[in-house]
Amino acid sequence: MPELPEVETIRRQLFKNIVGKKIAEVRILEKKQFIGEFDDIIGAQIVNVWRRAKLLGFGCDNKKTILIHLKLTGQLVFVADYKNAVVIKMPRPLPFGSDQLPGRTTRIIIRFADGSWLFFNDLRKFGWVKVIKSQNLKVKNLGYGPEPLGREFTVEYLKRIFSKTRRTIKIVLMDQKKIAGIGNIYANEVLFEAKIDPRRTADSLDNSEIKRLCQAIVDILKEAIRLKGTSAADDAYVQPNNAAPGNYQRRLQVYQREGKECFHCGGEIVRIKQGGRSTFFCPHCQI
DNA sequence: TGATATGTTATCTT
DNA sequence: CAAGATAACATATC
Repeated sequence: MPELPEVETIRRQLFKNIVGKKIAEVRILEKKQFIGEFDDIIGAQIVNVWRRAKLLGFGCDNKKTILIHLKLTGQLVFVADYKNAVVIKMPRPLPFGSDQLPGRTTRIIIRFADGSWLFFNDLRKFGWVKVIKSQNLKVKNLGYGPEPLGREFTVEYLKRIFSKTRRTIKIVLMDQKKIAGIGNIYANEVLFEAKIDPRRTADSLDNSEIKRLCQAIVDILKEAIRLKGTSAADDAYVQPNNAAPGNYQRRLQVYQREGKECFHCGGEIVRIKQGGRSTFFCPHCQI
């Protein structure tokens, strides 16, 4: 699923590919996934591509911003040289049989003035593209907690928020209002790295455990970005510039490894439910 | 056929 | 009233 490392990979590749380009046309194939006036961005030039938590923003030169949330199955694929043909073949098949663009799951298409294209695919239609006035961004601050790779993210900050809640640590890690960008994959992975049982309440962690967890979050997110994200089983995530999967799935220690051997102790990885979502962990290693 | 997958938000419960 | 828990969203796969 697109979490912080996947969305950051998308941001970096799109930044290289679309900054400076002028939007020539917007094709909306699924009305409810486009919010705002598409007319507002026709002729606009992209001047920036930024990320906050799992949200992407394209700053435009006309004081409008295009916000994109991929939710569970959203994909962005950039195509540099697609000459008005109806379909093209991608170098490798995209998940869910969308190996053509536009495909069965294509919802919104942006054509740039230089003839390049950006395809927004989304099997389950939870994601969206929204056009807003850029000034409205500053007012709201988007309601997210600190970026884990930013300056405000410290052991002291974690101590403060953890001490105030009796929710389980796994649930708190995924709370975007507390920490921005961690989803189910990386919540599971960082808890394994820090050797903490996901069922523990956040306020039960001692100082050395919080320190380990803080370090694990930073280390794992950095490594996942370096490897261009995780394309897990049944995951729609691909890199936008070549539609290739990420590489961090090879590093996964617990996520989607139910019944398999723990790489550390050889014990069995188990799966439980927390907040209606799967949690994977090693009961022997994670205390 | 019914359980399962997940990010976010609205709504319900404690 | 706030914190926390859960349903809803859409759709495919096993």
